[in-house]
Amino acid sequence: MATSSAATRGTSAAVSSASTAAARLRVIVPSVADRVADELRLQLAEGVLLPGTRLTESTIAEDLGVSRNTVREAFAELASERLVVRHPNRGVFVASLEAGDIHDVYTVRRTIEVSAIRGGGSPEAVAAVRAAVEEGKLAAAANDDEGLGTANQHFHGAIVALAGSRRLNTIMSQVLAEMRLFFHKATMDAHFYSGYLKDNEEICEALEAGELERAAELLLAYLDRSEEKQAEVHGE
Amino acid sequence: MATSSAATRGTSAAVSSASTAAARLRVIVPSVADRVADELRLQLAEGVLLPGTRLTESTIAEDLGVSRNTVREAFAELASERLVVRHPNRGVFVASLEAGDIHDVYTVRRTIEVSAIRGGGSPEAVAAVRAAVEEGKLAAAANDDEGLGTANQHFHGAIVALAGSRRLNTIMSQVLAEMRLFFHKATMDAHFYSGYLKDNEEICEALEAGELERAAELLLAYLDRSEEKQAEVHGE
DNA sequence: AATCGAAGGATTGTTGAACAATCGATAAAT
DNA sequence: ATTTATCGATTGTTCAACAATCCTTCGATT
Repeated sequence: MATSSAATRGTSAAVSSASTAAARLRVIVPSVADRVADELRLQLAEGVLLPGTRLTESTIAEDLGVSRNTVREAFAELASERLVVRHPNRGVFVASLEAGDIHDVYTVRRTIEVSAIRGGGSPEAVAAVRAAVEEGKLAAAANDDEGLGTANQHFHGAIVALAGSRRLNTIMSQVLAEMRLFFHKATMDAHFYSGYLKDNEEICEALEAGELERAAELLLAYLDRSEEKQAEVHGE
Repeated sequence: MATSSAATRGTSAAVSSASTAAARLRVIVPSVADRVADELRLQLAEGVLLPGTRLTESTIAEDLGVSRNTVREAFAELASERLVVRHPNRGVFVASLEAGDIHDVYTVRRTIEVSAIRGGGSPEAVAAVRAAVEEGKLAAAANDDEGLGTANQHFHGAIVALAGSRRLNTIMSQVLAEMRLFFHKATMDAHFYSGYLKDNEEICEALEAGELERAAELLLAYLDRSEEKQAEVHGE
């Protein structure tokens, strides 16, 4: 519906450069609430805001120079992504994942990623997986730990993308965002990712060779090991 | 609505022994925004609000006797569930699923449900699946089409619950909520569900017998057929 | 001294009103 | 008929206020 109107306008106004330009120039200006959410998301990912931290509406509103109501909308967005938890009448807090949550997150990942890789996917999608692997190699060569981490996330994002489902993609991004919440505890350990690199390479090769079942098994083993490590670091 | 304060006051004064009782009696009073979202969700599921319908903030605020800001928060909640779509500066509209969306939704369902049933699940979880099947039989015996539909949704919810993952459960509820958006077009056709009943029974039996792979195959075939039918009804 | 209960302060939840920005449609002009 | 200008309606955002609720501190009671 919405996209059809834009399309029809584009075709009907083939001569008039104005309307097509307007349609093309249509810069998506994120709402203020969205930008607040983005900023908070960033601070959450960077570890500036640690799990359990309380987020006071008035403070954030003042800091970012926006209204309390707008902050409120941003909170709603973040809460829907589980990055933040609302305690009624008490405020919102940075979500802190407990042992059960870690297992739960990995359950979701196993379900989606393994299923996606079993499906194979288009050549371009496979190429994206390969690209993520190479990205990781480059980061490793440059001793860029941060880059290694994001490359790893790109890798798993690309695997989910094999399924070609918009919804699965957004679900995966949200899960990855959740994971970033407790990753920086382990991210200091450089060996954490170094081992993954070889795994990714192997999985990618199996995928490229069309050995989907083997790729799936490798991925599954990888996820199990990863969960174990996380539980260790986070463990009590 | 306005008497909610009296209710909370009554509970707080009811008991003298404080903390444990308070923790247990803690009646979850949904915020006004939540109740607005609930009401809209209901109307969406019932087909009162059809896909594409525009939801004007002021109108809804007036109708439900709440503030515009509160309606706005409810919209944010519904938008995060994809039940509603925001068009910047234009308003929110009831989401209308197009052909691609239907396929996408079924992709998510195949991924999650098949994976869940392959895992088997605890005896109680399996019992819940059986319960949903029986619920469907009862509804069929009573010629209760509405009941048949909800029983079917319980069935698939129970299947996902086999995985024992909170996150997968909520993902599934959201997907089911999305499907309800375009289901009432097909819901008139009583034969739509009648065929499913036997399928559910068969899948459940395989699950109870521990023949997980067969159960998974049956479920997969079921979902494929279901998607096909939906595409047909909705199709072009 | 320890427990319990009653103010006090702070923050959230919700409302209402205001205003600029933007969109859609209608009317005017070329 | 196409373009332009105008107008009305609606959204996006802010501000200010208030009740409800929570946490803490401080007394009071036993």
